This record gives sequence, structure tokens and C-alpha cells, in this order.
Amino acid sequence: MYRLRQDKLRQIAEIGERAGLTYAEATYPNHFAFTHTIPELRALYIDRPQPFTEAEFEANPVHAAVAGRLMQIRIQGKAGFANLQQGGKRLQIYIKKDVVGEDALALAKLLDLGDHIGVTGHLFVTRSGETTLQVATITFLAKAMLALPDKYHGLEDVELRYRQRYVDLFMNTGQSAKQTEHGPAPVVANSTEPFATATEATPVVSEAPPPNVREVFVKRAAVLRALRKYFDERGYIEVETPMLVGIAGGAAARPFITHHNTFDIDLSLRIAPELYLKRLVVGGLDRVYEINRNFRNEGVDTSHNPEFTMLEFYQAYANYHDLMDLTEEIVKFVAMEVNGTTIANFNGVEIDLGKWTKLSMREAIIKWWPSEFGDAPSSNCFQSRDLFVQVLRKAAETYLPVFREWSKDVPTAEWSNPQKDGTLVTAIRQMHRTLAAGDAFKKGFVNVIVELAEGAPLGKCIATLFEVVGENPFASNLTQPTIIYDFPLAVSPLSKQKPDEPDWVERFEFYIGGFEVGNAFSELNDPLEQRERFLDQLKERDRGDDEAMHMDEDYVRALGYGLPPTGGEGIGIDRLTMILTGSKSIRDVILFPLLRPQAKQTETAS
RNA sequence: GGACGCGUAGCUCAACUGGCAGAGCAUUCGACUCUUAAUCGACUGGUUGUAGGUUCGAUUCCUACCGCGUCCA
Repeated sequence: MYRLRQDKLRQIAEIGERAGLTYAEATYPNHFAFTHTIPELRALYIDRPQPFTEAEFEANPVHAAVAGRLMQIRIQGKAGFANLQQGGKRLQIYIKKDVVGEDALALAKLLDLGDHIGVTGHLFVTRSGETTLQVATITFLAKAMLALPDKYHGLEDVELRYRQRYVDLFMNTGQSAKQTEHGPAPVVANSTEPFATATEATPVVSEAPPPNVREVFVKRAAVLRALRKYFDERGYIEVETPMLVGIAGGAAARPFITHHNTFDIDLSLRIAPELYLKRLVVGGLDRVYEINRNFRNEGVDTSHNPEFTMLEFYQAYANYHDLMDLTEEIVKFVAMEVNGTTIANFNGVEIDLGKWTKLSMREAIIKWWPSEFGDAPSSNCFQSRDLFVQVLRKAAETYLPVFREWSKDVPTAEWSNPQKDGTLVTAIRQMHRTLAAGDAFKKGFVNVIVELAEGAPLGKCIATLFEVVGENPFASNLTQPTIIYDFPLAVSPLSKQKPDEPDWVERFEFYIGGFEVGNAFSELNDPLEQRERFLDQLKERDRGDDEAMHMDEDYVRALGYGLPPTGGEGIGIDRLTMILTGSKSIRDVILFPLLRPQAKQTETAS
């Protein structure tokens, strides 16, 4: 292939020589003076309510020079049509020997799909009604040495699309015949729908065209633009804080470790900018935001990529109630800027980003209490470990009959304060293992009991129970925009306590489409309390939680200079973009998602 | 880390219950001055992800590994 195309390049050079061009000028020129981009030209004369007619073109000829990549060629002897693509749009061009002459036609015959050319000419309307550029001159700009994917299907192989995003981007622009056949707004092609009921038939996968990849990333840029506009207009300043850090703090996650040679020290890639941004608020930057990458050393799935983009913003004198209002406003604003509507379509479900539900975590647990667990508990069950244990025990005995056998002789006291190797703990662990291959929901529930039996803090158990109940796959509780507020202190080492309930903090997360999109809280600004929280984290770390935080003495010192009451929030940009583009996987909104390297053979010329 | 699924020509896909590995597009050659998934004729293209095993015979069955996807941890 390479050799054949190199031959063509030489022939192209020969044609160029006749026009006085050097080999380089004829094959890889370094300039083309265009008058319009293809999207501009289309917007002016074609993509409008009343496209220009042939009569209008004849009365007022439109001359243009455009450049693009050849996506289709229909040559017919001494004339032919082709489609040039630029900026995700295509323009048909018509090359006729009578007009362009012998050499230009010879050049046209040497062109391959994927080549870049520039053309000059004027617009006309064909008999079949397509506005077309009648070519006067052709300038060869660059050769595609590799064959393009199937012109009808485009590039469909998901792995290839991610590995060779450059091909994905110019093939899947919504312009391929298969994509246009399926309507103007192709949805992400995939089959399984978490929210679909069991009675619905599985859609036929092969019929769905690949998504409009270009559009997804154009929209992603629009999301970022809208967010910057929102914050810039409200007096926030955009900052950039270190990604290479000594202590990776601000979140519960494992960092990547790297090394700086001249200092000869190990550094981490940041897992969150949080602690630096609050230092800036101490420094008097009352409103700051940062949009950039975080790195977390974790696995990959449809909502996780080890590097992901996060927006974090901090606002002095605000608390989490202010941030809840702000959150609704921001999401609505971005949706309107990007899509012109607050309605989003995700996984076949219509989501209204303008309609929000607010529930405290405790309310949510009670409201969404699965009927399989028996009667919902009363709201005071979160007040003490004993009461919580009683509720869980009752639920377990209702939901899982085996539990009745195991626990009937066990006094509540042992539930509350179990022996590490006692019969109860052993039995529960055993049960957890036997469920491993089975029902995930059941397993999640048992997991709460395991945590409880192993002596995890009550708050942590409550948070885990919330996740189980909230993410119940049979209920889709967190699909529509939902704010869950008031978190247990035990899972929130950087948040400020509620004044009247010291075991709970002023924190919320918001969910859309079934997953967490953002996290916010009133910032803990008492340095002594913060030091204690770090020390608690170190204890958790000693107990084996390698996601627990490290002590950050400098951060505590910064708080020592006085952090005003401050509200701070983080929003996952990739996930927000997924919702706004209907992308089912985070990999569909990240240009080059992390993939395992392929140590495969590299194809070369022959 | 586990379960399930997938991997065949550059791309999109076939190949029945184990019996000579095929088609369309792209490529190459030829015809064609309003086509649009252009059309017509001819040709070319393969270590069936990798390595083993069973078998007279493996794309197909078995094992391990590699990569991807989905769900879960």
C-alpha cells in the first residue's frame, strides 16, 4: 500500500513539475490560501432555511477556495464528483475535464480517499439538487498513505476507535451514510441499559451506527467554555495549583508515584486540588476555581479513568446551602449553553437537568428502603450504633432467611461489639463469600453488615448503606438530578460539622444518571479539629485503609492563619459531559482514554 | 481481582453439527462528462489475536495467555 501510494506521489510530482513546482511543493506544500472553511461556506449558502438556488448562483456567482479531506470519490471517465470534508462538514465538488484541463483531471485520477486537497471554483446546484463546487483548479495538499475504513460503516470497532482516535474523529462526524440513515442525532451505540426493565427486548447492536465522535468533543469544549463563563462573570479567578505534590491529599484515593531526578525525591501526582485551593482562600483569593486533571491509581470502568478532569471552586462566606443553589444553577446554565435545553437523554432515559430532588442521606435511606427489607425504620435509628444494629439485623432477617438461623442466639450486644474472630463475624464473612458470584445488590447489603461486624465507624456503615439503597439497580433512585445532603462525619475528614449534630457534616453529593457527579461541603476551618481529623485518618490507614489521608502539616498551618467560612465543590467534568452528550462510557468523552499497550506487530511498508 | 461475551482481509461482516476461509467496501486494471453507500467488468488481498492440546482433519472443540467490551468486586 505504502509503495503504491508513493508511486502516486511521484506521478503527482511529475504533474506538478509541468506547472513549475518542485517535488516538495507538489507533494507536501506548506500552505493553501482558502477563502472559506467548508462549514462557513455551507452556513452562508446551503445550510439555511432558503438555500441559494441555481438561478441565484448564476445571477451572482459565488467563487470560493476551500480545502479538505477527500471522503468519497465518484469518478466517471472524464468528469466526476467527490466529497471534501472539513470541520466535520462535507461539500460536494465536481471536476470536469472541459473546465479543469488535462493535467488537473490526471491529478484527480491519482487521488485516494483520505487525501487532502484544496480547490477553487464556483458554486452551482446539480440536477439532483445538491449544491456543489464546480472546480476550476486543484491543489494537492497531502497524501493519505493508509487506506481509510469502510466509507459506509465508518470505524466501528470500539478498541480501534479509542486507540486510533485520529481516525475515529474524521470518520465518525455524523456524515457517513450509515449515520445519516439513522437520523441527525446518532446516539451512542450500545446495547445494555441499566434502567431498562426486564421485559424490554435488547436492541440489535449491529444496526446502531457509531456515535458522532466529533460532536461529542466539540460539546465537551462547550461545557468547559460555559463553566469558565459562569465563574468568570461572577468574580471567581481561575488558578492552577500543583499536580506534582509531596503529599497527595484532598480525597480518598491512591496516588501515582513519580520521581524528580535533580532533587532526588519521590513525588505524587495529585488526587485533588482541594487543599491548595483552600490555601488560596486563606491567602485572600475569596473566589477561586480550577479546571484540570486529577490522577487516581485505580481501575477503569464506564465511569472511571485514572486521569480525569475536575472542576473545583471555593467561595468564601458561603456554606453548603449556597452551593446547592449554585449547583442547580450551574448545571442548568451549562446544559442551556451546550444543548439549548435542560433535557438530556442518557441510556434511553430522559433526564431533566432543571428539576432537582433534595434529600438528606437519612431521608433517602428511609424513603428508598427496599420492601424486601421489611418496614422502613424510623429516623432516629441513626442516632446510636445499638439502634442502627437493631434495624439492620431486622432487615437482614427479613431479607435473608439464613440470618434467622445464625443470629437467633446472638445477643444484640455482640452485634454492636463483635469479637473479631467470633462466630457472628465468621458466619457473616462466610455468607459474603458465598454471595460473591450472585446478586450484587444482596452482596452490597451484606457488605454493610460485614463492615458493621468488623467494627467500622457507624458513620461509615450508614454511608455504605446509603450507597446500597440509593444505587439499587431495581429502583433507579439517582437517575434524575438528586442532591443528597448531610453526610456522616466519619467519611468526611475535611467537612465542617453541623452545629446541632456533631456526628454529621454539612456536605452533599449530587447524582445524575445513576452516578455521582459532584461533591461539596462547608469547609472545616478549625485547625485543631482538622489536625484531629488527619490523626483519625492515620488510624484508619494503620487499620489497612490505603485510601485514608496523610497528615498535611502545612495545610493545618494555613488554617492556622484563618480560613474564612467557605463553601467548596468539585464537579466531574467527564461525567457531566457524559450526561450532556448521552455517552454511556467515560471513554467516549476522553479523547485518549487509558488502554493497555499493545505489544503487537507494527505494519510497515512492503 | 471475578463472571460473561467478543477477537476471521486495511474496514464492516459471513463460514450449518469439525470437512478445500468467503462477500461487500477500500486497493489495482479497464469502461463511463450530473454522481451521491455512483454503476458495470476483471484482479488482488489471510500465520482466522498468540501458544499448546484433541482429531485423519480445527475459524469451529479443550487449556493457557494477550487485548477489548459489559456487569460486579
